[in-house]
Amino acid sequence: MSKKIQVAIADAQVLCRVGLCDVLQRNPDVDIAGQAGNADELLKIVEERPIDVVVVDYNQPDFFNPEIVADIKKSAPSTHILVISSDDRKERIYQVLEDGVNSFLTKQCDEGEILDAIKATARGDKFYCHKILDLIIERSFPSKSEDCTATPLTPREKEILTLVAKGKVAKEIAADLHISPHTIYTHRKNILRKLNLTSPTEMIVYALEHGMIELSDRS
Amino acid sequence: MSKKIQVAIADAQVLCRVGLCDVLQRNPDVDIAGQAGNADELLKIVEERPIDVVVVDYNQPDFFNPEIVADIKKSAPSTHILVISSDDRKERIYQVLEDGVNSFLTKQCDEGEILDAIKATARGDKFYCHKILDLIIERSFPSKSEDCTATPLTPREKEILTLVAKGKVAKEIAADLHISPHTIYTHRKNILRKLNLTSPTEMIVYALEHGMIELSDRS
DNA sequence: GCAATTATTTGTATTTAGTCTAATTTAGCG
DNA sequence: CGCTAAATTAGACTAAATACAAATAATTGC
Repeated sequence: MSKKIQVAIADAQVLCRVGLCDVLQRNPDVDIAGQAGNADELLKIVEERPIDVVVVDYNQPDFFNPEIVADIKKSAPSTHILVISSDDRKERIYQVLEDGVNSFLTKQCDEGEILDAIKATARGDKFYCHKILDLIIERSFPSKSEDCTATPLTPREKEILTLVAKGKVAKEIAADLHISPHTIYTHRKNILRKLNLTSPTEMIVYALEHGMIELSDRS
Repeated sequence: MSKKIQVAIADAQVLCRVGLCDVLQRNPDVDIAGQAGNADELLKIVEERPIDVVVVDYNQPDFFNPEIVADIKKSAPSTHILVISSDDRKERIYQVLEDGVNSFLTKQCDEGEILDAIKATARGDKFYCHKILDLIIERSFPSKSEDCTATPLTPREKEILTLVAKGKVAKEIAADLHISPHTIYTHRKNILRKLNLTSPTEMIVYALEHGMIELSDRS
């Protein structure tokens, strides 16, 4: 008798939890060991009992955020993580992939992909849906793809852009990074040139659209 | 023998459709008459057979958008509409409510509310979850509520704020409005003071959150 | 290892943007 | 009519940003 795959479902929306439950149980080897509507509930579950796979949407402010991946790995290092999220911010997706999630699906995926993904993830394999694979390939072979969606910015420039977009002025950024304000000016000028922007405001919009910063709170 | 409530589920995400299916079928009077993953599929369903209630998330670009409400009413005027969406833009929510949806839930709602809502909607009644009711009340009695969500800005200040948030600098705005740049500075300063903001960045965030401007495109 | 390129950093002189203070004009209201 | 809020503006001053020029530091490709 092989032990069933112990799965924890973590999603702030009850509808998605119900949907996941329904879909996952079409695999008779899967045992839904727990459901969580927020990060605290999830961490309690993975600390209390052995979980093979956590299915989680990390992109639900106030309930789950990207740090949940590291938290799970800390609380239960042997647990595999399957993300099912509709995050559309490339940078954040890359970050989460680097943080070590095993598999990544979007919420546009169908039952078949979800069932395949849960099997692969339970085995410790990786599983990515097409949209995510496209992103990974785009990042790995930036020159191959014809579009220029990959930011041509250097790491330092991205760092500066993020801070500028957060509303900090050059002097503050300079103080933060312990460099001269002039350096900030130069970087900012280069960023504007590279991105074909004209005003700092457009930088904010750019940063927002690329997930480099976030709107703080939305009522 | 009373006829069952004929329900069509319209959501681009298969997970949500499955979840809705599961939840709705806990009411034995409900008959899932069809499921649609995009607007065309949905319209085909409501044109082909009599649907009592359409459960739809209008906020899924490329699949469903707010115009779906009017389209449904045109194709099947007697169909009641229950929105389950996680739209967070007040102005759009107000618009959809005006377009004549019967009921409005968010995706944060639980099974109980969904089941109550489907019953009420099938009867032709209205059903709004707390978040939406709060919005309606806030709009109906703007002065009554103690919070200051209603912008204390003068019309001119709103105008300036919009232009600033669009990325125009003071001089451009001044040229547009045929007034002195100093006027813009003064207005901007007053806006920041009234809204308790410190940087132009926060003005953009504020404008975005209040639907005064929109991000152009997101890939 | 060296040349070439790119990334990162800085300074000086100059220009522009923005703040502070204060004041004027306009329009609505009891 | 006097009162108040809104809208407008100027002058003096300060901070921010740019143009320009260039020095290091790190990477890449022979």
